[in-house]
Amino acid sequence: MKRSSASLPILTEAPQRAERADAVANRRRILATAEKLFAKRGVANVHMADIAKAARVGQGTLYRHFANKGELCLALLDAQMAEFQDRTLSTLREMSARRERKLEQLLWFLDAVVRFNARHAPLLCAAQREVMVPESPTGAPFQWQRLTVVGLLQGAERDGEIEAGLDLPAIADVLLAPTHPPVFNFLHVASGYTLDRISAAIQQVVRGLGCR
Amino acid sequence: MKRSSASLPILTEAPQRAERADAVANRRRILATAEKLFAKRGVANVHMADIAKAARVGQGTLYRHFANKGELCLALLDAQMAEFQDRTLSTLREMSARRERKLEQLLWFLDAVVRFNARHAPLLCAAQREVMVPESPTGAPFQWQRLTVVGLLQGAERDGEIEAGLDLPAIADVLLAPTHPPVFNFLHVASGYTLDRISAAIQQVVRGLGCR
DNA sequence: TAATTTATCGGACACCTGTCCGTTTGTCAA
DNA sequence: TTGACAAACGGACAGGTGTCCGATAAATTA
Repeated sequence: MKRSSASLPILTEAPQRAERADAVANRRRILATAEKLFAKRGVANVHMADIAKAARVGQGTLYRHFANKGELCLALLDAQMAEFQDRTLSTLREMSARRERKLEQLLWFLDAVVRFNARHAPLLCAAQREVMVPESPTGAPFQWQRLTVVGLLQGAERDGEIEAGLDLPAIADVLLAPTHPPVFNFLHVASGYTLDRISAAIQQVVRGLGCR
Repeated sequence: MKRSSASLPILTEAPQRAERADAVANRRRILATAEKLFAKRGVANVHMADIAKAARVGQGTLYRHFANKGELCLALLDAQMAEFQDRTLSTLREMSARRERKLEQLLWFLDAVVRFNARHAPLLCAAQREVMVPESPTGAPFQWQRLTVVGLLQGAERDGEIEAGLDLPAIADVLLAPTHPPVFNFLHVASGYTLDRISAAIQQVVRGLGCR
């Protein structure tokens, strides 16, 4: 069963017909219904059959639109994630224009990521498998975050803020590791860390990278 | 349904009878059967009903011994984990006796953790939920690793190897974050990092903490 | 407007995890 | 050895995720 998708047409195939109106409407209604049920009962307590029933669609229809609950949760996060991306990249551009140090930008950015993840923890938790598959059909939703961290580290290297020759892509992944949904929730919920404490610890580690 | 458990008797309860011989034998057979099936087909492809059937026990019996597949996988790792713990703590004691710097010990330790996790990735993956619940009845299997990292960081602080006043417990969790099963597998399998590269990146971050 | 094509539908079904409770059996005491 | 107790058993069953495919209906063409 193929997923509905926003992928570009492949050049060797005939042009694809626009999505049917009923499918568009069903998808919208599914998302709206899920959002309402999640708000009312919590993401983990709402099952896919509940959503299908409440949205008045069949299970096959629900799964045709969303491969699994995680994908549905990511779809629910689409707007917030796009807005978060725009806002943070815009802020980083302003910080650059003000000639703020790259490491300061990085510190700000990682703090913003921690707070975004905390605000959306239930959905991110439900979506954790999808989040962690970079080659998934929906693309890795957080790949831009990694690219941003790599870019800032490269800038910091260029500006002499950190030592040259480090493996910056891998370091970026190490720094982002605590923000991954399962680990983040382990730290925040199970281990009882406050957001500030998680963020501060990551910042202490980042500051350690700086040349002194 | 209560789990069989090696927990100490609670003082307010009557002394508990030893586990029945048939239960002991069943538990052993379940573990041996699971290990064989996992080796043959891969952890993810073997289901609990498969194990029960092959071990010639009922599903109720299987779940009486192990709350879920994760707990069964952790039980399979018991011997290796105990041995890994003994060996690494012993090596760290030797390094201390040789007056090796605490950060060097930490680097060695984190590398050992990465390699242990890689070697046991399928079981750890299946057990990820159990691994990440510090208050679980089986105790957090990797709590000793965290305590070790905290201890080494405190030693490094005391010896002036790292700056004073950092939040060492939280930093320990940040440093260990990339070794958590889901993140580790994301880096190793999905992102294609080699073990050496993951380990080296963590080490670069740790070195950054050092005073220069 | 009717016929054709095919995207999309939905609900019966498969599969896996995990539960429940009547039955069996290991262990101990008499 | 027998009886009592309760630990342990197992398989029918429940519940949730996800699949499958014949039926329906949106969209296009004649």
